Amino acid sequence: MAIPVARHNLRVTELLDPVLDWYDANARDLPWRSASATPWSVMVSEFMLQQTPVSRVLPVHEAWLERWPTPADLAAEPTGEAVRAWGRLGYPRRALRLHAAAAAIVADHGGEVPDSYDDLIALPGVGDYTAAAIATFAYGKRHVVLDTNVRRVFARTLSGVEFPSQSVNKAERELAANVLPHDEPTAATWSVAVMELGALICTAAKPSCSRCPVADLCAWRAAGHPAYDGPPRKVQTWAGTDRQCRGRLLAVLRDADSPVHRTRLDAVWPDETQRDRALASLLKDALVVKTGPETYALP
DNA sequence: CATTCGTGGCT
DNA sequence: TAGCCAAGAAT
Repeated sequence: MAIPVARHNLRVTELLDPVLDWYDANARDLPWRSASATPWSVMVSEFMLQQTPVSRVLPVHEAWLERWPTPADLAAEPTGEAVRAWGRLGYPRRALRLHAAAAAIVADHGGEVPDSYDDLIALPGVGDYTAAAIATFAYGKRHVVLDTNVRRVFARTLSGVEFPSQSVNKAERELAANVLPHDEPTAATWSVAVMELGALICTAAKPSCSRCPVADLCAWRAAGHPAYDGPPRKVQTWAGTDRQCRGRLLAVLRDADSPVHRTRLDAVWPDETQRDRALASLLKDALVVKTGPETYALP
């Protein structure tokens, strides 16, 4: 293990300057990266960006911060307003968790987004990635930030394979820790720069190696771009799933300004058994409330 | 460790 | 066209 680590350290020494220079010249001007962005703005962006492309997050993030400039502003409103404002970003439970996190921040942290990883990861909807990202991007702390982009860039440049394993393992985490620059500000810039490289150049489907600042250092490229040979990557189905049904039902309630009769929900999904199951799960998740014998609404 | 949980753009 | 993919978390 000592030899690979030493080799990786050597390689990141070579990667560091080209990646930082590339980021300096090519970084997107995103609102949560602006000098005036608050920790709350960063936190909102991280929730919205979980499994959701930047282009779709941008307008919702802007409206969200205008309406709720602080955690206290959001916490003061009903959870259903968060679900409504979430719009069609997908995974609406994230809206509930963001609301719950805002309430916890008001209750336990004086209304200020905490700056420590331990306090952050204790918040609803905040896992390892999001805690590290908020601590790093909002407060400039030094943490291993492992998202899908970073994992793919390291898999290719350092490990010489097209895609990382399905879940983060210990060796991968140690590798990322070993290539993290030592001082805080450089570590933070390194993390966002590697992430940006993965998002813009070292993409999953069609990497633009010709525009990559570290193409000549990339282990995967040096090996001749060997095809992925791991276990088949999961492809989630959509048509006909409970998730599609839940989405249809919730969209009806989101677009209504008053409680909706059951018959309007019946109209958007033909299969009664599945529809009932989906509605029950939405009620269980507290994304929907029953307001009368046959009426439903956002909470 | 494997599943579940939205949505829309792109190839 | 039918996948494939996008700054994951909770269970």
